[in-house]
This record gives sequence, structure tokens and C-alpha cells, in this order.
Amino acid sequence: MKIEEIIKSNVSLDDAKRVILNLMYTQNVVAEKFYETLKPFELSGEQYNVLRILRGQKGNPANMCVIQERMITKNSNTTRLIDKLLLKGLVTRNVCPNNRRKMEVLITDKGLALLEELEPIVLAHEQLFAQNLNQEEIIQLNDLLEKFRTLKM
Amino acid sequence: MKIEEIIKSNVSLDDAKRVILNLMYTQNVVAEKFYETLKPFELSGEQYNVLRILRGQKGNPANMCVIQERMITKNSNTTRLIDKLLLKGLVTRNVCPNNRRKMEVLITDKGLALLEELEPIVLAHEQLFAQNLNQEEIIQLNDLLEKFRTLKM
DNA sequence: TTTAAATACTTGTATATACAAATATGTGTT
DNA sequence: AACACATATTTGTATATACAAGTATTTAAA
Repeated sequence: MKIEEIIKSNVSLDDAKRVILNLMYTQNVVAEKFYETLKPFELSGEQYNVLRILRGQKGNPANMCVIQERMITKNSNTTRLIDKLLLKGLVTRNVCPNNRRKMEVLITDKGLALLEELEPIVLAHEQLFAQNLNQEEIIQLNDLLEKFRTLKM
Repeated sequence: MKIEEIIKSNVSLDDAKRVILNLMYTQNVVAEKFYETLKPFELSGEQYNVLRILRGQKGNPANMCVIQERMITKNSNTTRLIDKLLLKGLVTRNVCPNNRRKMEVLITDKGLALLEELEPIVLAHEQLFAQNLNQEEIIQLNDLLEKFRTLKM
């Protein structure tokens, strides 16, 4: 379905406008579907993302600013996000002994188990969209998105 | 900059995962830049979007559900969004005489003037990103995004 | 060694959003 | 007309997010 039909525009848009709307709308569709997928697990997209970052640390603790810089959408409130994960027992948070300003956040076994459980569902979500394109087109889309967002200084 | 560098991933991602991250991140970059653009005008992206929808009505009033269905990200609370625009005098809202359940929302002259004032800034924002691609690539990106998001039933 | 500046994180507050429930009006059936 | 049902919008409430200010700790300078 063309973006004009979706927003029910009666005028045809120029390509520069259309690409931004397409980008916004497509991201929205994908993100909504993902939240829906995670809903039964009572995990938000951001929370899932942080858990994945922590797993990626392979046992090394991550402190708040490391988590923040690795998040795709720079959430301004990592503290409260970690609070939620703590309450669910998915992470631990301790003051860093070397630098007491810092925090050491680690994923727990429960957190790792949850990620494991989510793995097939997340993969299915990715495939749901990826299957619409062939290998070549996916690579093309990746390249175009990267090129599109890069601001010339 | 490759998405792996941005999220500082130490493993290389498969293309299906990468395309979703690229989509999320790129949308975020573009939207952030747009909010920044609108900030001096004390208008949120959604508010701007609704004003544009109302202008597109060319004098015909839009009721709440029409506005809602034309928004790119289906905001669950159009009422309160319109409240904000009302307070700023950018729209009017009246009960529809034919069907008193409905509301007739219209953009005011002040609203139209604001859109006019914003026009060059919005265009510049679009160009900021569009200039990174040539005409052919933009069309390609539009096609790929549309294809990507379309769920097979 | 106190003082200032920088860093890392947390907290307060205002606003935004999500979702369900409430309200009000209209439509169709008996 | 009285009823259920559908439609359109609003409101309540809980949670999320944005941004500024606050606190604690470290580093560096006077």
C-alpha cells in the first residue's frame, strides 16, 4: 500500500517528503508489531534492547553510560529503565568498586533465560518483514538507510 | 556509519536484524532532527502533522476519527492533541450539527500562517536527508520501505 | 589541602502516551 | 416508544519520556 493511500493524501507527494513519511510509517509498523510480540512477556522494546546489550557484555558489567550509548534510541532515563528490570529480577545493579560514581549492571540467569525464551519469537518478527525482500534487496535497503541518515558536516 | 559501530556491537549482525536496527535508528535520527527544527515554534511533530492534515482538508472540517486515521503514527489521544492546538489558537473545534457525536475541527488563519512560516524549514529538513541520495535511490528506498512493511496475510 | 571542574548517575517535575472505561448520540429492531 | 447495539469522542489513570536540577565521587589545579 502506497504511503499516499495510508495517510489518505489527495495530492501526490514529492519523493523527498514521501521517503520521510515512508520511513516514519514503516518504523511504526515494525515497532508496533514488536511491542505486540513482547507484550505477553511484560517487557517493553527498550527493556528488551537493554537486556540484549547486557548479554552482549558476556559477563562483564556495563555501567549506565555504556548502556545508554548502545541503545538505538538514546533514552534519557536509563536509571528508571534499569529500575524496572531490577524489580523483575532480570538484572543486578551494584556500585562499581573502582569508581564509586559508576554502576555495574549485569544480566541475571533469569534475564538470560528470558532472552533465550524470546529468541524464536524475535527471530520470527524479523523474518516476518525480511521475507518481503530478497537477499539483495535487504542489503540495498540497509545501504540506502545508512546513506540517507548520514549528515554531511 | 554502519549500524554495528553505532550500537557498538562486537558481533556482526545478520541482514534481517540489521535492517530492523537500521530502520529504527534512521527514523530516530530523522525524527529527532525534525523535533529540533520545530522546537523554536513550540510545536511537536504530531501537532505539526495534524495541522498539515487540517490544511489538506481545504476548508472542510475534519472530525476526530478522520484526523486519527490520517496520522502516520496512530496517536491514541487525538482529543488532547487538539486541546493543545486549540489553546494556541491554531484550530477551532465545534460540535457537528448533523451528527452531534462528531466534532468539526478546522485550522485557523493563525494555523495556516504558522504552516506557511514553517514551510521553508520543513523543506530544508527534508532536503537535509534527501540530498544524500540521488533521485533513483530515493525512489528505490521508497519502494523497498513499502515492500518491507507489507505483511502477507 | 581546599577548591573548582568534570563525570556518573539519580531525582523532580512537567508533559506525553497507552489503554480502558465512561459518556453521549445515533441507528435499527421489536 | 423502549431496547440493545454501534459510533464518536472524552476522561481517568497508570506508565513513559524529556529535560533540568541535584547529589556523589573523582580529577586536577591553586
